[in-house]
Amino acid sequence: MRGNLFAVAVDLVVLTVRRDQLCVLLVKRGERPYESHWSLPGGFVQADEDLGDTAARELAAQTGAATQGAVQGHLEQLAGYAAPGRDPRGRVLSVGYLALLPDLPDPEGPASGSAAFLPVEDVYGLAFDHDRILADGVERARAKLEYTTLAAAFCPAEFTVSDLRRVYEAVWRTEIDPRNFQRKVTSTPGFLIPTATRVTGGRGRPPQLFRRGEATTLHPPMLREPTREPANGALAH
Amino acid sequence: MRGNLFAVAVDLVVLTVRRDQLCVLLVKRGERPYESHWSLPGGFVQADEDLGDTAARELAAQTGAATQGAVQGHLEQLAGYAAPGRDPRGRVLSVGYLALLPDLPDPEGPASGSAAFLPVEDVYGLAFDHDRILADGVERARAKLEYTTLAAAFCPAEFTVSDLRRVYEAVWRTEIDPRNFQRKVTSTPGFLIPTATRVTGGRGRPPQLFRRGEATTLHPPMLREPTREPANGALAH
DNA sequence: CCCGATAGCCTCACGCCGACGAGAAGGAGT
DNA sequence: ACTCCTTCTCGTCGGCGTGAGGCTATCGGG
Repeated sequence: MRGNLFAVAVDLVVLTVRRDQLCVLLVKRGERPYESHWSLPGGFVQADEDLGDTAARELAAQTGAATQGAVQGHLEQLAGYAAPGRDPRGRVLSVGYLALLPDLPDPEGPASGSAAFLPVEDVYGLAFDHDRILADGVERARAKLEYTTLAAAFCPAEFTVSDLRRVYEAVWRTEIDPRNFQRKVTSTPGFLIPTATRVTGGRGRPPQLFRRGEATTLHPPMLREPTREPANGALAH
Repeated sequence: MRGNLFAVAVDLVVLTVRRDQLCVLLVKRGERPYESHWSLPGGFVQADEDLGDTAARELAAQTGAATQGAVQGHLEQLAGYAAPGRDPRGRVLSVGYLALLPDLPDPEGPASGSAAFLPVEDVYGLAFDHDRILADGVERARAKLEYTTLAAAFCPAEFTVSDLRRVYEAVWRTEIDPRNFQRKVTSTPGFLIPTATRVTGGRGRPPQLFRRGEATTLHPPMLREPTREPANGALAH
């Protein structure tokens, strides 16, 4: 069996919507290289671990066991990154994972001040090639909101149509007409399940509360404006 | 730097449309394990190689340099596969790549009888977890035809609308109304560029020849019927 | 010379969506 | 109590895209 040997790590793009802003979980590195730089949380794949196991383990370690048993949340693989020189310590292949979580009630996890959710707008200069991994994760999330019901993964167990709309607006950085949005999501079978309760105490008419339905895909999709996004791969570039 | 060390390989899902059938390039393994089993072509990542470099190198080696300089064709990363025990020789992480090629004029490449394009329908029992990688590649290709102009990657430099329609029908295994399809693809700006020439010699009215345009995305997308496809990832499965 | 086959253009109906009006149902201020 | 503001929810209208299908153009073949 020829070929060089790699250390294999999993790096997480943990996204949430906090105060109407799309935020990503970052950790401040305490060791070299890139000491005291922000980076994506991650870790190495252990023996007898599959990539998804490592991602779930790291996610639980970073966000606390609170989100572990919850039905909400989403975790999927992004891509592999193995450019020579991406890690000065040697040959390291990182597999990016995308996690979508509802905003955690307790602001920070067990690791005290070294981890934070920061708005993705303000994030630049991450360690290694994490800027690229983050960009890929954000783009994946934006694209998936178009044709899946994954936006609900950003919401708590029960939420309103406005909560869901603000998720779309935060992730896409657009404004959506509340009336047309309500018609779309409530008329899609299996997207939202109404609950008996209503919200009280806020301004305006009390909204209906919903839970997530069984549907995973949106047919027809909810299309955002066609943005200039280049193809991600091509021969003879 | 903790963590186990992996050998890292790239496995190719090379798809083409031959005789109105979606076909995948397979090679017959000449060594253990899985000796004389069909498998996806692939190889290990060498020193100073990025994953895409390895994929392009293996693709050129398997299909011949004929397709190398051509503008047609498409190559993109699928996902990483690293389940413990997926390779009996030890810890191997495979990165799947998806390649879309026009049907090669010369049936087979340099490696004589050990490689063949087989209809994806008939393919079962590949070596390692290549059945899974192939399924992921086919599903990716099917999904991408919906919202990109990638179907043209299956066609030669100049092709007719019917050629393009037969690509969709072969990949999706559906029938498409030729008139509505023609309206859709010819009215999408930048999808097809008409050439001066026409085809002669066939039955019926001679069709217009087109080249690929600059457009990469299809807005709005061309939707196939909503098939029951489960979500590919979720917490607390 | 007619016929079948393919290419290409056109019309019609329906459904989805953007834009927008209007009523329902709460809280806050006077 | 009344008004005003806010938000939720339902309805209306028009445009656009698409499925269904008619019609003509232009080839090869019997």
